[in-house]
Amino acid sequence: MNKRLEQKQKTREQIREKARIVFLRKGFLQATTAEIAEAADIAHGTLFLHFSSKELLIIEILDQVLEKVSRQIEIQLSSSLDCEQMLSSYLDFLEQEEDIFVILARELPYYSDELRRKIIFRQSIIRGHIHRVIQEGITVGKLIDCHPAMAVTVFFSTVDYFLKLKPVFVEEGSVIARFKQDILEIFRKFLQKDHSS
Amino acid sequence: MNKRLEQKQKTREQIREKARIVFLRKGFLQATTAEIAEAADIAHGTLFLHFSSKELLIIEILDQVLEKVSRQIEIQLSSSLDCEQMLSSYLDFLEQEEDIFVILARELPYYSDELRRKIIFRQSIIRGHIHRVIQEGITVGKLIDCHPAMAVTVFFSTVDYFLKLKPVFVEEGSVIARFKQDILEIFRKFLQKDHSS
DNA sequence: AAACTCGGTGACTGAATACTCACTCAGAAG
DNA sequence: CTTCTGAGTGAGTATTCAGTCACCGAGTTT
Repeated sequence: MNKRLEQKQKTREQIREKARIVFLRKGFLQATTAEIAEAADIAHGTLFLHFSSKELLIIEILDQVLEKVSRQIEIQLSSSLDCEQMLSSYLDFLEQEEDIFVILARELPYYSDELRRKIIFRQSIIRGHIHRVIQEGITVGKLIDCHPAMAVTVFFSTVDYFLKLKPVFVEEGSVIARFKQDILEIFRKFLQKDHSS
Repeated sequence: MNKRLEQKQKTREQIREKARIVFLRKGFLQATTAEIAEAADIAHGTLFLHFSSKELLIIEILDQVLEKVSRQIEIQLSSSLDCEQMLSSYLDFLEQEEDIFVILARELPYYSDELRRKIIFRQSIIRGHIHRVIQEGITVGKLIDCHPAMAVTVFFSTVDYFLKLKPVFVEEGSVIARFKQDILEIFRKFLQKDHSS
């Protein structure tokens, strides 16, 4: 009975799977629909039967990827207790998924409003965790009395900069791994109250 | 006498002038050679008699713009004595030339190696000034004992982030003007040794 | 088994866009 | 005045895309 429907869903899933791979390798803007269709072993036109535009395909895949990434990162961050440990966890996670974050750092300004909003919304959840821990640090007097939101922005900006210009900083391998200790050290010095050491 | 040569130079200058305007309005990557030709009131093909590729035209215009910008900023910075004053001057200057810096913040990862190197080289001169002042501040004990190069990177990253995502932060007007005080405040708190106030 | 349905096909379209080239004609040269 | 030169022209080429459509044929219904 459902041979047709089954095949249809299988095709759609195949597109999703291959699109994810192609998008993560070439970036959402650079990847072409023809390339994705070829990878999924379907005709170019078939792709548009399942996703009426490239934009919608990007939204679906990006949502899926962000969802997974956010969930994992939430788990890591919620088990971190102090600020430095949390920043360290966050950087570990970025390193693990560096390819996608490099793409986002570069392409974000060129996405449609909808896409940008989705990404920034996801990020704001992560920011919330770090914000909270900084606020606590300030309250108990361990961290300097600064505006936590701004401190978080500065941290994210720095990471973003290394991701965006990755090829300038490293020839190969992870740029986050390379600069993790430097980033952690400067923020430790920036944020911690005690400079007596 | 040389009416022909004169006209040729005039045309070349016209291309340069209009290209600068179009590039600064649409960005170097978005602007098209056809559009520039139309603005300069010449045939599309004529542009390629004067500049053998779009890349070369970009390099010439960008060099010209960066040259001017760097010179002005050098003047401003060399008259600044302390760190905060220098950062403030730098932000003032960015605000004044914000359009071009927004373009560079977004497009930098997509430029050819040559273009990127030119831009980063110019920036490194500016970084040098700030680096020097931070180093001095540390030596005399006014600033915390951090790695100055990393501090400079964090500062530039932050500014770059606001520029890159300008439309997220402000609907219209200057994003630097809007966040100048916040940026200066956080870096004051980050860098200054005395947190007693 | 005939008629119908609909997922899939891939050649095609049209819009951009960088770049080329055969040709023109104003102005220089003799 | 005649011939030559070369800056300028703009139609044309080549390429790259996202997106469309007339058609096919396997599977479903009658």
